[in-house]
Amino acid sequence: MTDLQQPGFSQCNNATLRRTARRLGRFYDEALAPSGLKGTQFGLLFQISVGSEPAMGAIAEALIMDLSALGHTLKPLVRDGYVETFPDKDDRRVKRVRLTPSGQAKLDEAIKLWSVAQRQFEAMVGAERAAKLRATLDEVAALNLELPAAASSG
Amino acid sequence: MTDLQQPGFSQCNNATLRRTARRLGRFYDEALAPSGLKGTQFGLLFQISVGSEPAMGAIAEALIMDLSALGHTLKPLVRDGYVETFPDKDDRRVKRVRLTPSGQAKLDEAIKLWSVAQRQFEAMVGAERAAKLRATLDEVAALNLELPAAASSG
DNA sequence: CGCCGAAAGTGGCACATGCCACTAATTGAA
DNA sequence: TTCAATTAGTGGCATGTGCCACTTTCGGCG
Repeated sequence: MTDLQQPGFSQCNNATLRRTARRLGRFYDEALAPSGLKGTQFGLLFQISVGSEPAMGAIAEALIMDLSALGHTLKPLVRDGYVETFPDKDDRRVKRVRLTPSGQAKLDEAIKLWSVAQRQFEAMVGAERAAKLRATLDEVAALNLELPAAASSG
Repeated sequence: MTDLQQPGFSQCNNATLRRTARRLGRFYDEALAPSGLKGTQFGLLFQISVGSEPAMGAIAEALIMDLSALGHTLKPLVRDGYVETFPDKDDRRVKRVRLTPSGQAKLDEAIKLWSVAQRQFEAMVGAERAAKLRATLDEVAALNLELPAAASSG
């Protein structure tokens, strides 16, 4: 047996997922490189663009991302002028986010690059299977996962 | 066609994958928390344990991880005494890695915690489906993804 | 043997993420 | 109205990941 990462190097669902995410992330990043955006930034810009000046909390929830992590991730995009924030009219705690014209243009540019990677991926995997995989992943992401209450002492 | 976000908030395979990875990562991290290890560290320790004093390059390849990223990820584990490195006997460029007794003990401890999360996940998704999902993810990770050579100038 | 190019790691830099402690603004109740 | 609890974000800290520029070794050639 030639060791190495046998079929399914690990039974761990989490490890397998992360491993594939690294692989795919590099591929999409490579495709997006000419735009200067990373895959994560592209996804974030896209999410903002489809929302109606979403609040940070709403974005974080949609992306299943920690709110503070979102704040950090947003910084480079604000710095580069792709995104701007402003306080909600009725609740000053709420910070809303929108694309700047420059950000919209950058997103349009990135979408073209993204499409190449997306098509390539679907050509390899099959659009049908890719859709099914995304559906499964969305389903998993929506699970109400909870650790069994550790029966303390009982 | 109005759809767009919600159901499958994005058509992007990469974004969907990362999103689910964040979700699952938090779940496994929560389960592993008592051990002080993160899901990534657990996966790394495990990978090292199943290898024969693997070289860094071999680990990076198995995990589809950038070699320098692996180096960074390894640091906390070395610092905490779970892992140690040593030069290969025949090739001084190669750095090999192994668990320390403390690291093996920590891994054993973590495996118990991991099992809880793993079982819980499989109970929700179904062991069969989970296995199929991992197989699909492994398959995707193994794809020889390449951007179509941008036909520059005619 | 001496040189060149490939291979394996390292370090620095930037961004991705999460948790925790803290601040500010709101809401609900006495 | 006033104060406790809640909600939305921020900042700091630690780790995860990748890319790039280097440095050290190896291996192959002339």
